Amino acid sequence: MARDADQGRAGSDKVGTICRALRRAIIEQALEPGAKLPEDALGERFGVSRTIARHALGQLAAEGLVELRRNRIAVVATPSWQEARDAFDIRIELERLVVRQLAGRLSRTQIAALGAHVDAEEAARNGPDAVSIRLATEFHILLATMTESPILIRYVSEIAYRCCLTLSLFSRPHSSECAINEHRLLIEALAGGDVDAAMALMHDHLDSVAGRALVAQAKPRGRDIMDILAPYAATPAQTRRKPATLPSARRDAAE
Amino acid sequence: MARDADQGRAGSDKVGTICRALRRAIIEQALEPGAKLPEDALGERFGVSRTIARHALGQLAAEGLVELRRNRIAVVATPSWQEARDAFDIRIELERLVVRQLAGRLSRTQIAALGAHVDAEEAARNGPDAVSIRLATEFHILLATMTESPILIRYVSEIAYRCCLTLSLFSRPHSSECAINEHRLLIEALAGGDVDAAMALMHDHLDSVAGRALVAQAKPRGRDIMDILAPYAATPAQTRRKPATLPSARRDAAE
DNA sequence: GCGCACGAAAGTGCATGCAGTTTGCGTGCC
DNA sequence: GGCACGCAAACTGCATGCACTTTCGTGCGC
Repeated sequence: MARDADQGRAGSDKVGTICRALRRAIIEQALEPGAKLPEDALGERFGVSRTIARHALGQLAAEGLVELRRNRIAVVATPSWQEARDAFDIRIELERLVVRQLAGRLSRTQIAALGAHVDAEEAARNGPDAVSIRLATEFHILLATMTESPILIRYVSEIAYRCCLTLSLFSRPHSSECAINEHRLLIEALAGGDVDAAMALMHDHLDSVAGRALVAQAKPRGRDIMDILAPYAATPAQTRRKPATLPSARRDAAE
Repeated sequence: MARDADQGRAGSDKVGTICRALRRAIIEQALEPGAKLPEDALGERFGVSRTIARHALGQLAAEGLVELRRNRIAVVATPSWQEARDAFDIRIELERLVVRQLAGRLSRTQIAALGAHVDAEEAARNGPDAVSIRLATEFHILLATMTESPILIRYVSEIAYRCCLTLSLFSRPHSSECAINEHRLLIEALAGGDVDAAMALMHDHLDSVAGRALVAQAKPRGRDIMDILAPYAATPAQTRRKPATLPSARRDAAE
């Protein structure tokens, strides 16, 4: 599978292994946003030294799945609502590009592979949410992989994982049935070679996924305590954090 | 500005410093693609241990500026022509998004800042190519920064640096004057709030930059020997690398 | 009883050291 | 003279150890 450095990111294998494991744990919500990731614990768990665990955390931080603060324990990233929205916006553009490159150029084998994946999603529909979310995400990554463009693959994977993370944060029920159907329609359009239709389909699909998840900024569940308290803290002292509940206000201040 | 972890990527400062230094050295072509980056040398040069240098290399590898091969000296990345093309395609989409978010929403201060930057580009026009390339790249990053979306900023920066790297690989003369003018036009459209015009302008601008650079796959200067030799190696042994010069054939092997 | 300060425990930041791998050079053989 | 083998230098892969920072619990003063 190409050179391992591509997906695993770091050249080494041990680091790559840990990255993959953590990524998966994060997107399956085994590790919730905010969960602590001490270096020693990770090292011990994976049978490596802190050095390696540290390196892996660095990589994941670069991907935005982990937050690294100096002298503090690393934690699973807790994207803000606005970041989630931004991530989806970017994702839409990237995946439209994927679809544009793929429409009408998929081999029979590839189409079959996509179909099989959606079947797997279907099968997992009644299973735990985490798994079906992961499968849905992996469908998009599978699609990206078929472009064979390493850069595009990496970006789509990364942003998809991030979106996956925010999904686990904001959307609870996660209605997957429509998403699965949208996946099928998309495959059809891709196989048929209708570029415009496929791009539109992808756009709408992701938009509605985002929409279902990010409805009106839902309640910020386990979010940062400072954000949660922001509306209550009417004190002039100001919470010294992002204005939070003001979705678009931040785009202005000349900084 | 913002938390340092954003731009510097790694939480630490030392690592971030080295990353920034190397990034700059790379995009200014002080370090040409293929240049070796031994850990000890880096460590010694920056007054840190190999551990830190190694970490920095890991980050840069994640950004695609450095290639990390197991047990081998890290080298500055040497993107293939196809990768360059892919990078620009992605970049176009991302920057269109930037422009879409920015058009008509820039403060007077911001517009002035952009103008000042272009002035700087103008001033550097007769200087070394490396500097004007860097300034042109930084114009786009400055633009991205104004979206205040950390994710978008990161992605645009990354891809812009990568494109910058390929520019240094493929395009020698680098005619900057038209690019500068395009920057001015873009600012105008942004200030005027004409979203569509601005997006189109950005699209054309990047497309023509890519076009000027990647004309007909130029000669792959210092490229990977395996790729260069691929067309000559008609042996059935197959070079075990991507078929190279066949742009779209390379997509298939079920892996 | 409450708040504050001090100290231990936990954790990160980083350098160094050792083992394994690759590279390059010199020697011997053809 | 050229080629192959082998050894030594160079470099990476990784763990461990020490110093510093943060955190949290405890006891003292009020």
